[in-house]
Amino acid sequence: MYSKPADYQLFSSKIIRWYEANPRELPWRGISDPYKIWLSEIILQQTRVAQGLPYYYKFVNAFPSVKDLALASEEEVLRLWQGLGYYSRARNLHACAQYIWSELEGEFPQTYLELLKLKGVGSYTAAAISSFAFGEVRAVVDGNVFRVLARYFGIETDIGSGRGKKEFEELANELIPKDQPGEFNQAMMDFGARLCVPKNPECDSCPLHESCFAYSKNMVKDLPVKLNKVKVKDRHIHYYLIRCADQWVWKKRVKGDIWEGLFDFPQVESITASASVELQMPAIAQEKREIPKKYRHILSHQRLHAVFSEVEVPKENLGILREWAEKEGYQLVEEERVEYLAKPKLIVNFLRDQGF
DNA sequence: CACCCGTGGAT
DNA sequence: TATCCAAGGGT
Repeated sequence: MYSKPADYQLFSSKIIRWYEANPRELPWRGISDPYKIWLSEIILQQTRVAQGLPYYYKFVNAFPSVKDLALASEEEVLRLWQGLGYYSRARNLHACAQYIWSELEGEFPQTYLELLKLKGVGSYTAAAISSFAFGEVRAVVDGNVFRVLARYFGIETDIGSGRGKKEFEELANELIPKDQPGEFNQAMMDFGARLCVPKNPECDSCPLHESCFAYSKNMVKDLPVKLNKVKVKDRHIHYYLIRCADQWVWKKRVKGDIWEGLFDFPQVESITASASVELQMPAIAQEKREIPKKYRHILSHQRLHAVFSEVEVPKENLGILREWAEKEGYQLVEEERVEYLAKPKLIVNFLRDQGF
């Protein structure tokens, strides 16, 4: 189905030539600090460059070294990560920094196999760091590489399957030139991100189109093959913004659900939008009003439908409120500290709408 | 292997 | 509006 290995070198040199003629200036390129390269790679997981770039600057600024990151608190790291999504990346990042600082004497792991042991570092990220920072010959396989290889070599294996991942990794590791592995990896991703894009790729101006399987067979729009689609679940959440004097009731989200480690409000959930469930709390509220605006928030596997109610508790009931909050696992937070909590985008949007 | 984890931009 | 998917990884 695909070309003979004799063509491999031609493919690789053409890709690299294209890259050298079309370089993108990015702050994590042309450096060899494994810490900064690691940081950029974690930020860029499932994230576009344009979205991750400001976060990279924020993090490098706040934590210039692995030591700075290790000595920070998880709350601080999550707050800086706020809005970027996939928050386990931030928690793992922080845990790794502490591990490297305290267990490895601050020395960053230097090989693919050692890097793989880090939390949040899988085959892609280990290959990226080891090739960019240490010149190891290890091919990255991300969404771009899947697409470029599937099209050029005519591979129809499902890229979401284990077999597919193995097949593409083996091919990429055949293709990668031993004398410039980092260049090749950057080139493959840039090529996929800028020319061989998912929809309407620029095949006419592509320097490889003459030998591209998909182009010659008119199969560009059919490759790569990705089978299983994600099922999206609907959730209906009724949030309660409970305030008493300058204290707000917040809930730190726990393991086993979305947004672990982030803060939102006490809530009740129902199967349907119409089912009305009330939050159980002591009868100390002075006033409760439902905010008219309905929120829809889309996650990768869930569609959240949220409504908010504001509950005002008179100052004299602060003691009862505090006792109840502690019993329920909620936290009272002063209004001035609210902005420093790490919050999901839905909550940030809500607060913005409310003028906070 | 199936499913889970955010957010935003493009089509 | 619905769908895709982006420098993926964990369980």
